[in-house]
Amino acid sequence: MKSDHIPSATIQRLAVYVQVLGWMQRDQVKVVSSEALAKACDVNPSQIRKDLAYFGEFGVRGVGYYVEDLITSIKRSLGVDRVWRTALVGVGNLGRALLNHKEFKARGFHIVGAYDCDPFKIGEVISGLEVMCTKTLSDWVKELDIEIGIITTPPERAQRAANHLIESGVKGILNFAPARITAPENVFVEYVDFFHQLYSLAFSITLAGQ
Amino acid sequence: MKSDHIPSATIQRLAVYVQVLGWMQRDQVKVVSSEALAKACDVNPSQIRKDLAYFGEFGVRGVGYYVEDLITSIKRSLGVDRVWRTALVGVGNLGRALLNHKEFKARGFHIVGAYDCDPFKIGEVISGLEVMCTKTLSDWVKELDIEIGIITTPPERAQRAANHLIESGVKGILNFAPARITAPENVFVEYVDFFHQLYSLAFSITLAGQ
DNA sequence: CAAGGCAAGTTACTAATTTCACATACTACC
DNA sequence: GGTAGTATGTGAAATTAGTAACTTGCCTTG
Repeated sequence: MKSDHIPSATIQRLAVYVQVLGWMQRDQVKVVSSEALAKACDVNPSQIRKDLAYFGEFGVRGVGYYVEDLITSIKRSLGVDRVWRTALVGVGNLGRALLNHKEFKARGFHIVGAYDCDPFKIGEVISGLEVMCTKTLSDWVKELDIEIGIITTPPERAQRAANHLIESGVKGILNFAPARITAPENVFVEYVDFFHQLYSLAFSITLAGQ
Repeated sequence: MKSDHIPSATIQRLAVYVQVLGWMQRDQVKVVSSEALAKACDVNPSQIRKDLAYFGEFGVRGVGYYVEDLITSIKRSLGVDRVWRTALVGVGNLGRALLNHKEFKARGFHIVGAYDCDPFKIGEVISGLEVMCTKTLSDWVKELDIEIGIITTPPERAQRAANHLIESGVKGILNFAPARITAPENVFVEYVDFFHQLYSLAFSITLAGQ
């Protein structure tokens, strides 16, 4: 198939597939059918086949998918078969937790810069990384070849952090701050706010209770 | 309109509307049109009107929506116009960060119980809350009238934590652990994993670079 | 007090996503 | 080496979501 436009829902699901396939690999599973994977991911089997078809033919008819190969193929398709260099802005509670989060390195996202505008935090070393002044960000982003910025500032400073990152030529931003960010359309912004999911839960529960 | 089945995409958007309306309220904006709100939320104006129409008529024709009233109406529609009592299982880095997160209380989600199975952590007080043994969870959940469980354990202990919560009659689970959870269908599970969004970013950037 | 402007609510349409069903191709076994 | 079984890949059908166009009703102004 190898289509040009791929729905973002597909991308989200592919991320799930990779995760679930990873657990299967750890459990020594060598081959998996779309049906088995579908059950594990709680989606429709055709959905999986179609999602994969956007990128190529990864399975063997009559057999299924080789787990290891499929992981490799999906990761390559998503562009996560390499290291992404990131910088984090805003060393508060959340920022610290993320800096200490081992999973980042494990999944290929290396945090190579930590920034804050609070003079008391500058110079502090967290998880082997020295906190730098946000004003010097653009110098470092270029030098360190950073492509993704992570914003963990308070909401009122999110846009300023974003501006610094955009100015420095970052291509994507993951924003944890509860604030909308304006960015040129060649800079991709993703919002993380688990309260939206809590709202979903609250709604589902409320609805079910009637 | 007042339809019965509401798409989950609508719920997600309503959560965004509430957030953006909150900022407008702070900026002393009294009335907003679907067009203005749409611009701020980066969606289509008809989309907003349609999303709201699922729940009732909240606007005034020829005028727009009264910001304060609309916030109230959406919150009531979503079921977040009240306090939700939650319990957190897994007092690691992330668990601690969430326990210290003031926004929970601000948004009406009160964390009234913290649990861990590590004896060294039991008894510790975080943000005014004493960490309890996970095994005693079911007694407390019933006593404290907890409806939502938050899982921040390592992945291998996520299902066990979920089982404890389900057994205690929790109606919804917000799972931060990178693990799929099986639950009866009357218990709603939402997954939080910002790596999926990082994958999306990586994909978008990769695609744009070609 | 009437008429016009304006924005919500609604209906009709278009586009997209998901599901289904079948043909294809591979493996294994006889 | 052929045949049966099985699970993929795919095109078409069904469903769902999103957009645009229209109607309704409120507010303001002359």
